[in-house]
Amino acid sequence: MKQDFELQNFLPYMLNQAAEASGLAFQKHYKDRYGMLRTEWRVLFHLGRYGGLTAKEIGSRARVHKTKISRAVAALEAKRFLTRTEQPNDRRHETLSLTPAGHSAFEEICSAAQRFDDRIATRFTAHEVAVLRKCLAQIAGRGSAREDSSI
Amino acid sequence: MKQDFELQNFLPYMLNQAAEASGLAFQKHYKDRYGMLRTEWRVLFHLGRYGGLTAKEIGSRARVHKTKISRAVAALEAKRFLTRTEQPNDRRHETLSLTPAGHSAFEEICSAAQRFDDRIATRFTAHEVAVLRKCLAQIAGRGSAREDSSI
DNA sequence: GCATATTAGTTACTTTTGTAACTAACAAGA
DNA sequence: TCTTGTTAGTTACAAAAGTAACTAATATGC
Repeated sequence: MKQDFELQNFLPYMLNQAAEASGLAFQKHYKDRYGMLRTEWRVLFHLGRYGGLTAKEIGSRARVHKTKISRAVAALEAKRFLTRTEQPNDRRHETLSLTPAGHSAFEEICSAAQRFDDRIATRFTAHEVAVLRKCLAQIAGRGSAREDSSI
Repeated sequence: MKQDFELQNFLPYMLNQAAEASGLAFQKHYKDRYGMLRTEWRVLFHLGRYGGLTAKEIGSRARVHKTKISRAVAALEAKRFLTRTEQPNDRRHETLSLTPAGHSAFEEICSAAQRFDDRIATRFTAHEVAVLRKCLAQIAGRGSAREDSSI
């Protein structure tokens, strides 16, 4: 009898619940405000933060599959948040970069994210937050050097 | 300029990455082995752990929307993991209970989950795990008494 | 140079999930 | 009893994500 096991204390379950709760709370900043999906916001972030990148580069940095990137890029383009420029030396690559509108959305969502993060952190001690981040990074596979091109 | 903000350190993002990594690693125990989806495993868990329940009760305990429950129950029934028995006094309710096959799957997945959880915990100190669990429970909304019937 | 392989990205198809409308059963007041 | 309302659960439709096959461009070996 496995009468002792509790889903409520199962780490993957707890992680999922916490991720869902915080993700749901944060999405108002990109979804309600700009009609973006999560992947779109992530692509926007990478372009805003690191400048012109190709879809491939974003995918490997953000660990997102190329089809999701492709769809997010198309959606962001339709919203006039980014433009594509074909590379003349290799016409398979397209460098993506944010329009002014895209950049201002990036700025605003980043500010909101920063505040959001700070607000979570205030619920805990600095030490607790440090432990939390450390554990999350470990579990996420960073720290144990796992770099697959996850789908 | 929001050049200081890093997605990698944004808690909702980290939570999501950690949840995805651990969830993906664990799903072999219910998906590969039994062809279940996550919601099915959760429904199976609640029935195995708490005995006969109605779909409604599972939904509120597990915080899962009734349509997801309905689909999971149908799938588990098709796999002969549970049976329905109509309540004679109120024919809207159906008490669900696991078949022997369902119960043995429950037992096995619970064991695997217990081992899985233990193995994550060994990567950290007991104190770190305690902090992690506390933070996750807090962020998930338990502890601040938020009980919405999330969709 | 030309067949073959590789790479970037898109499109098509399938599965899963979200949302809303629906059915059936019961409750309760006029 | 006969509306009206509520509850449990299902079904239908739409949005999103996963998977695989595809196109177009370039690289490579012969």
